[in-house]
Amino acid sequence: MKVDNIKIARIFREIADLLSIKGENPFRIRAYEKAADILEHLSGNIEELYREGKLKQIPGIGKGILEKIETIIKTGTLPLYEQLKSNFPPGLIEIISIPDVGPKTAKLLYEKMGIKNVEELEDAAKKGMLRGLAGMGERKEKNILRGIKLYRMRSSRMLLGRALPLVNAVISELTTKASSLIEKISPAGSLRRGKETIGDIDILATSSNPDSLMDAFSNLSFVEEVLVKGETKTSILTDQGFQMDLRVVSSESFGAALQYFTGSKSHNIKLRERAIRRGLKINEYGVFNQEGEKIAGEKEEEVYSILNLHFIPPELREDRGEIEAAEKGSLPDLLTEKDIKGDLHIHTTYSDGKNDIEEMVEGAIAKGYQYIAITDHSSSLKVARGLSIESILSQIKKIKELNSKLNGFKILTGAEVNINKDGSLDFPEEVLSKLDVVIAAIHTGFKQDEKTITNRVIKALRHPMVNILAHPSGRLIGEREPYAIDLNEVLNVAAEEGVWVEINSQPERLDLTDYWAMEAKKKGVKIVINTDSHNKDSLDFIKLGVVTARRGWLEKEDVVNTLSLHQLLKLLQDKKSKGGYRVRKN
DNA sequence: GCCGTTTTCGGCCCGACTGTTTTCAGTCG
Repeated sequence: MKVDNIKIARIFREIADLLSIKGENPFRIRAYEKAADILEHLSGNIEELYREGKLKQIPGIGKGILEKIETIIKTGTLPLYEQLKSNFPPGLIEIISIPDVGPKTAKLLYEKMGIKNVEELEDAAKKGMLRGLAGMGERKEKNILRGIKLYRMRSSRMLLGRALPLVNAVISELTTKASSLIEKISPAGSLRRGKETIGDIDILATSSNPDSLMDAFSNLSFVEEVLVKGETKTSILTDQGFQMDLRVVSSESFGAALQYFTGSKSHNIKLRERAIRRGLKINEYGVFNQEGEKIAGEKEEEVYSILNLHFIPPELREDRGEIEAAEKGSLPDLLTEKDIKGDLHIHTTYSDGKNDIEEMVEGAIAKGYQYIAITDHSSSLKVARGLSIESILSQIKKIKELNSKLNGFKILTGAEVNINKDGSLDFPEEVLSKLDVVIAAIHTGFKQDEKTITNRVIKALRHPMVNILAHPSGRLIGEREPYAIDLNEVLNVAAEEGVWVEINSQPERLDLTDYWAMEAKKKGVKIVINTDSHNKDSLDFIKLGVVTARRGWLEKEDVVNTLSLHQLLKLLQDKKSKGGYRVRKN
């Protein structure tokens, strides 16, 4: 039986919650939370890593956690977990996820009033039955009711692609209405690290008049409710139900604060531990020596250099080995959006796109690209108005005409060919052979079992004319789970066959994920970052794909659409001649 | 529960805000 990494992570997280309600040693709790974090982000299968003895090499997994993982793998459960669950009702875990209600309160409510779940808590708070408890008053009751309301309406995490324009709009409104109060302003938090989804939006500003700036922020047009307001921190709830925090420090602390509020938490903890070993202290105001003198803080770079570390780009700050790499000087030279020379996955009005070829070309030229590939859907995909063979042949002709009028820019012909349920491709070879770029992708049969889907995709990868595998997991963040596919196997075959694997830049896809992009790189698979645009504006989604690639530690050399048109055409030609040979051989 | 450039024991990141306090505990990020 295959034990799921996520399942074990969940057990550890529940253990952490239950131990916190029990009032256990906070550091023991942190150890379980840390273990859960590690397992959630582990790209290999936990059982294999355990058998190979690789788990105990991971910092944060010691003797105790390793034994517990072993027990779960062997028995499917864990005595400590079962015992904790028998001590506390399951609803308490839900109660501590209410804002302003933590483990101490949950324990108090349970032991003094027998409150076991959110509904009972709401009832008791409404009836004013909590104010008699130690440390509880009317305000606290009100806050708990507000917390329950927030907890219920709390939207799931926001897509990065939605958070970015939102934060830009906020910063723009704030700088317009309070320009004299702001010196510097920057997004921070997981948004700045480029995570695929964002919980709360964090903004950092410097000001010589923080009070007035906080007032201005609290009165912005989209503010529904002010949750917290102080000298350095104000939290508001937007009318869309998202939380936004503004932090304000003085300009000589801007760098330290930006580092501090960008996180991640575990990255920062590790950095501060390193500072302690060197007799230093880091907080959001600066870096301080043993005498308490501030020795750095205006610039973010200083915080790293003073710890003898190379500067770590925000996208890497997840405590996945970046601090060790920064120490050794072996950080990757991450690719940037400027390195992208073209987009190889684009739809037009021929299938389900909203703009025609000419308009997409305009958009691409405006972005400074050298090339795009037009890759409309193949014939069987009727929901996306897939092209008949006649239409694609006429599209190829049309593209040839357009190319003859273009100077210094090339439109590549192509198709996003559906991988049929049996792994065959949805266009015949005589059509595929006429195309510059063939993308293979799954759009149907999502419910097949892992072996079937994996073999189906592998069969397509083995096809000599396939250049790119698009959106390999098929996930839609928050809407659809990835289909059952063994990406390890798929990437192995992609490496063998020289098929490029896509990072699809659509906000709800970002597929491959950062972790799988990193795995692909390790296996020697080349990545292509595409937008899968169905309209001109979507070409800008490329930045989301680039951020995802950066989070996967990718460099320019790892990504094929950083190549010049000339270099790219040569690679495509190489594959074609190899493929042609193999076709003849069969 | 983890871990070691003073350590295998005794530490473990750091500070803001709130409410109920009259000096602090709880929660959060």
